[in-house]
Amino acid sequence: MEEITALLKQKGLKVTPQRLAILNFLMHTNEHPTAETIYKKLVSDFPTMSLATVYKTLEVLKNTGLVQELNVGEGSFRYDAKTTPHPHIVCLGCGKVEDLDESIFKDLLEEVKKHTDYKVVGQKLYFYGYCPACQKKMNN
Amino acid sequence: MEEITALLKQKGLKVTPQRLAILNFLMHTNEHPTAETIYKKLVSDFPTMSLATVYKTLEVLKNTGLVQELNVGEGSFRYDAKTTPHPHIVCLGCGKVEDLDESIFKDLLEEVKKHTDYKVVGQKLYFYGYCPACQKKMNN
DNA sequence: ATTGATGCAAATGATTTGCACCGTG
DNA sequence: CACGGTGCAAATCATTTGCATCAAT
Repeated sequence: MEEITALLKQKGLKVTPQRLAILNFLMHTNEHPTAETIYKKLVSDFPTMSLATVYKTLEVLKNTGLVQELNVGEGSFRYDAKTTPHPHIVCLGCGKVEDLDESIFKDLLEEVKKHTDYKVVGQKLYFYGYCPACQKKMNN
Repeated sequence: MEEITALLKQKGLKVTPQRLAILNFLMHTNEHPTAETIYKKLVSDFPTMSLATVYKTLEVLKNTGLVQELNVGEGSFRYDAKTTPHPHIVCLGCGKVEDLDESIFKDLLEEVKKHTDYKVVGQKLYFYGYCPACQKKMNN
């Protein structure tokens, strides 16, 4: 938990139990949770925590670059503590969201820069498909 | 307007003035409008049209594959009558959304398929940057 | 002691839904 | 004529905000 405390201080943020819990949770999961999901996971340990705090905290963490916000096309946002830009893949069967390796798209970025007169500063790459488990289910 | 009528019939949809207007508008714009924007553009010509109808119509058009839904990370969806999968680029200055040529990413798709055990069936690629006009504004 | 963070409840905003009426096929 | 489409208003759901209280620096 010390590294997380350090991260927050480094960004000039006050260190509170809620922030520690939220950032810690995000850094140790790969499920790309929504605010709601994070809240549900943490209320048991922090019974007074409110959903509003989760949203406010995520806003702050996003603005300081400690987490990134994903929008996979659902009604709500998901959050990811892996902040280097990397593509995601969404399972259309079970809805889970996984990471793809960043190396996959580094060439693409060059290509895009060559073909546009925009000054490109970011990107979001989402792929959709069926994970191995869901493929298996469909074949039965 | 006949081609649009034909498109709707071909999908087994009833042809109504509202549907014609919405699909026609989407097919002749490149601004990737939201439901709200579409509504505002059309109320003057169709004073009785309701926003709910726009949403319901977009739902139907999406399900029949006549339009695609974009989620650029704003609070709302945008719609695009160009239904072949292609990347989009969003201007962070003025918020406009433009198309990038599909050819840019065909290699990427192969790459992704090679590196994942998902059965890939779709993708959404968004780039973010500043359009030439906004770059100029920033330099002044 | 200050200043920013929390938590509740109320507000907002996009989208959806129920239902009576209307127009297309 | 039947059935799906429309339009209104009310409902829903994610997210945001106001504000009084509380805790970290």
